[in-house]
Amino acid sequence: MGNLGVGLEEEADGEEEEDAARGTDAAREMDAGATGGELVRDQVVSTGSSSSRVIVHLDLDCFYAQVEMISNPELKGKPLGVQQKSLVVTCNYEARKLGVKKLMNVRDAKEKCPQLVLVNGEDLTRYREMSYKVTELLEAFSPVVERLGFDENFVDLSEMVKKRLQRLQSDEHSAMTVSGHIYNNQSINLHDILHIRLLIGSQIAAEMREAIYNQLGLTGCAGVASNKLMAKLVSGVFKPNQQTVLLPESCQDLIHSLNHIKEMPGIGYKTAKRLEALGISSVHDLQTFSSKILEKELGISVAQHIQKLSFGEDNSPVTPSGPPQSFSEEDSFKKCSSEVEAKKKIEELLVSLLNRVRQDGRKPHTIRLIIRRYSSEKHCSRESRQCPIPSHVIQKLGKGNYDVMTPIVDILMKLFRNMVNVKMPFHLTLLSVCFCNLKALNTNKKGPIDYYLTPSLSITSCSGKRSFKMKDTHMEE
DNA sequence: TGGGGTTAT
DNA sequence: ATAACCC
Repeated sequence: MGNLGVGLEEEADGEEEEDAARGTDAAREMDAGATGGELVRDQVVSTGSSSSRVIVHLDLDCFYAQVEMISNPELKGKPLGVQQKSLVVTCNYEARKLGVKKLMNVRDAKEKCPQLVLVNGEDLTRYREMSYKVTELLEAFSPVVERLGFDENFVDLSEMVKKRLQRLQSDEHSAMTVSGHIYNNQSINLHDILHIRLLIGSQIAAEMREAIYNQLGLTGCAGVASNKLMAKLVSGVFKPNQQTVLLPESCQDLIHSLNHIKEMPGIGYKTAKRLEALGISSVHDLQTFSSKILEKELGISVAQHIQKLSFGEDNSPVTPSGPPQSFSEEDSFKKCSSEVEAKKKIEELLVSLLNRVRQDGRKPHTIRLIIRRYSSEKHCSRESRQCPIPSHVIQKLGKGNYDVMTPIVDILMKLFRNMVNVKMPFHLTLLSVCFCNLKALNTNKKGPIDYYLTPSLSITSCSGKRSFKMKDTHMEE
């Protein structure tokens, strides 16, 4: 927390040419590297014999605040908070130094820091766009990029490291150096191939951060380790705008540096509560707890998964995220208690969503309405109803000429009345609309199958299929 | 407590 | 359709 931003900003001045060259080098290398692995069902299967991976986790610094400072450079140097409703959802480091925390109430934040400048961050458009620019930049290094939220990405560097290693003579290993910090200040063993591979990973991570800064103006942290869990944990060790590599010998130290199991990614609020009820609060508690009893309490799947996590074991692959699987827009409010009011809010959400769907180009085949009902204190649970989008409506989605709003609003209001008895008093605090089940437009290149999937011919075949597998609620009149 | 996202059941 | 997880 007390760390000052060092590194990228200072390096950027003197090394611009060299960095640009590095960036293109990396991109070219990756193009060649694409033949080194086979793409099988959305999962890249490494052709290497080694099962040891090199993973990087990249985490942008206070992302929304950075985007706002790029949009309005006058905000730079001032304590800045990004506000959604009554919350400061994130803030820059100037504000953090003055005591503002993430997800702090606006009142508390202003009290702590009266000079705090607030900008509204309820419209995520610019954040989302910048977020995908970062992911795309990383994909130019290696196609295996997994997004986590808008501000984090994992990249599997194993293939890239392998290629760089092949170019090195073994006597050149002795000239290898790390980029950034080494967790625990652990000594490097240049005769240890795992160390060498992770060092190369740290150099690639530095190139990635440099490219993100030079091309997009964003700073962030990186962590390099042999799996996603440890890469994520180690990326946060030196905090703004720095990077850290974890060598295998320090893995247990890092995992035990967590003060509570809730800090373990993958152990959320619910599981942490249940574990606490079993007297498990530290990583060590979880490591040494009876597997049998844990399986009985949490189910075999969760139990085995989190107990592996407690040892720092995580064999989950870096799964390429690709384009989003859903688009949604939501709005929360104090009170919505009439159907007319709900319809207006739904229409607002829909306008933005239709723009996004049009830009994306793919067609959603399912629509969902989500509500949150007012409840005094309980854990705010949501309810949803979804249905297929009629094919004649799907057709209209791309072109702005036709009124596609009306039929979709009609569908959404039917879903609404299916959930909410409008003849009885109600009190909602959130409405959300989601488009999902996105399908690519048919390029119709060739092949007999394409014939059946052609949009103009899909009415009969689709409705036929649907009557068999209709999991969505039927919305007939 | 916001405005998003994902996967598993 | 919900519940869990992530940010």
